[in-house]
Amino acid sequence: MEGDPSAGKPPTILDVAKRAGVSKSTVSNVIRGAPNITPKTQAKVTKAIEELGYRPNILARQMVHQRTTILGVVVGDLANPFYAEMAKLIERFAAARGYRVMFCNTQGEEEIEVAGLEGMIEQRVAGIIFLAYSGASNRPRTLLEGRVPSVFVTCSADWGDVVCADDERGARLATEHLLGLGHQRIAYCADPIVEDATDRARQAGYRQTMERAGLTPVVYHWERAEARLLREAPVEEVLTGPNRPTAFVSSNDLGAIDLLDCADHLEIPVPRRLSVVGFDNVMLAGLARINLTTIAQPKEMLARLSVDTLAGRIEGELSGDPIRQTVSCRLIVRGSTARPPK
Amino acid sequence: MEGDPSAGKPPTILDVAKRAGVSKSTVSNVIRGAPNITPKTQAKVTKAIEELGYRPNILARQMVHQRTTILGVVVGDLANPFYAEMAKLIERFAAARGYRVMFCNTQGEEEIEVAGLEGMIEQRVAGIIFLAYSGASNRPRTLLEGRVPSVFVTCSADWGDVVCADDERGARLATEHLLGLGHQRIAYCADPIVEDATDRARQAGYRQTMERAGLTPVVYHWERAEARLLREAPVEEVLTGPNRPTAFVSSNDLGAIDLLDCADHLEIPVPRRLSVVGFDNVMLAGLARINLTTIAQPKEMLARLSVDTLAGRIEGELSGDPIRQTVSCRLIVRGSTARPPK
DNA sequence: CTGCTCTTTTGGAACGCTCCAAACGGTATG
DNA sequence: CATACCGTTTGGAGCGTTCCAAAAGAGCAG
Repeated sequence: MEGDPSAGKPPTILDVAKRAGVSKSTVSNVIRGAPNITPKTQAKVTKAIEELGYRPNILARQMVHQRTTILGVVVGDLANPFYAEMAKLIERFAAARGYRVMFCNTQGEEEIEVAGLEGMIEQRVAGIIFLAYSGASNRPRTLLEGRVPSVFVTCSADWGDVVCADDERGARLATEHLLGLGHQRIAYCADPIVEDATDRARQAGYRQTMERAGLTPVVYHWERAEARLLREAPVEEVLTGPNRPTAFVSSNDLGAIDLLDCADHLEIPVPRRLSVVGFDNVMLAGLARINLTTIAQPKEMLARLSVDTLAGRIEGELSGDPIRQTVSCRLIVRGSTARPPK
Repeated sequence: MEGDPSAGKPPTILDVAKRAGVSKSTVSNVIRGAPNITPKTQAKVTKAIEELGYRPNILARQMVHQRTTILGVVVGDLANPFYAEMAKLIERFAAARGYRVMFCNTQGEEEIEVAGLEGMIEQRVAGIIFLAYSGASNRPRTLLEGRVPSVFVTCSADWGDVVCADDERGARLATEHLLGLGHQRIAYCADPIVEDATDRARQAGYRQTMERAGLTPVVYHWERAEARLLREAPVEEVLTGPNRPTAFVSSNDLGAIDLLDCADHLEIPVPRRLSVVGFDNVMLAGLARINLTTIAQPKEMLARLSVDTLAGRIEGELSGDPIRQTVSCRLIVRGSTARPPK
């Protein structure tokens, strides 16, 4: 038999139409909630859909629209708890609005970023959220601008909407906290894995504050390949040398925790001999054993705003020039900072 | 003009065909690497593709095949570093084989799991990797079996291929380590967020070992809603009561770290008064301040095997009955375990 | 009952690809 | 020189939707 619903293939819109005694267009109209449908027709169609267990074929719809309802998320390093927490929140908010989520973990490397973006474009994602953005070349921009709505959860972006914590101010708060405690030799330490726009904004906040205080900024970078190594000099030397910093502002908690670990291994007591401020307030920072002074960002709000903004662009509620939404971060003083040693 | 390549719309296979002076079928054959194509034709087509900057429309292809090249990944809790690390690895391996990855974070809740799976099926993912599997009902099974290839990174599965660490043996190693140190009152503590098949296997390993040693297993569960609370009794009571355990086997490192934190707050010295063994060997477990004795799983191998197995099923290289691949885990002794207090 | 307007329904043309059976063209064979 | 055969190319029929212009129907005034 032809129209047998249980005959292998899932029912199509035509099967529903036949069963309801209407045309496929009418079924389509009902599904999509088009206006001007008689309640009677509506009922007939709904009934047929129920009876057949019909589900619209999303792939066919995507083919017509040349667009999916998938959001691409570019993330720096999922092993960084901050990214992981954000990824989780974004996935949940997106799901609540009917979007699915596709990730690309860039490790801060531009090639991976570009390759990931190309894949996302090819898959016709509805929009992209940058949780990290290398900003290294303008490939991403030429690839996406005007084609795929993009939201940056990063202070600086070349184009697209921005939803971010005030990273610069955050770094200022961190630095001022240390200055207020009496530190002078305060260094900045950049993310172990991802150096991106966020990192740069925080670094700028640190630099400005130092310069305004008449002090010289000093910046270190973790060596990506080898853990526990700085690009500029061996970490041991940096932490124990004659002109060693008495305090560090780290670009994020993960780096700060690494720093604490190095100090522990070198038996440098924190905070008595060394103060450390992190950034992000990841769950672990609050543990008694870590007890890290840090700058907290409202993660849930960042996630919600970024999804809402992107959805707004996609659905056309939001149009016009890129908008910028900044949420403020705050200092959380814990036990990793104290007055400098005499 | 009609055939103008720079006129808005991206070129289709027809544009390429016209330019190369062949039929669209031939272009299709070249793209898909079909056999029996003259080098000359091949060259003409490739040239036209180059010149037009043509990229096949993946959505149209998906429409024909009724299948995407997206892998669904069901994850329990991205905030758990173990899941995050696995997610990251899987994303990388999948990308290397030309697959994209779509996540669903279940928090161990069956409704979210089922909803996520339905979304993935609707999106026609090519296959699904379960990093966590509730196993609560057989909805997932009826939804997926025989339709979508599935790989479980979990010892027990209702159907589909299995790639897992030997969780039961791991838990035995952990328990035996504590027994060997002289502990008798050893309790098990289940994951703060996700209770799933993995959790159950580990619990079983613990139970067996205890019973074989003539001891009574005791199992606690973290209260999901309220952090730092056990379902069975307030954590303070459990850790300080008269019959308190002298050691804990935790279903994973995240829970073990929570346990350490509770001990710290109650000023119970670890390992002198309390020993704790985790499971997973997440990055943080190795930090001097955490220094957690734990069971390590070869994460990279698990990730690689699961992607390879799934890809094998999808691409038809692998067929027949479900296969089971087990990798072994090993005990890493650090500073969170010692002989029990007298 | 006719003609007009407004609402509701409908058939058909996309969307861009894959797949298949049939057509084609060239070489070897009888 | 006709025939058979094999490797290569091709047109056309799908895949399951959406969207639009046009048809059909309903309601009302004249």
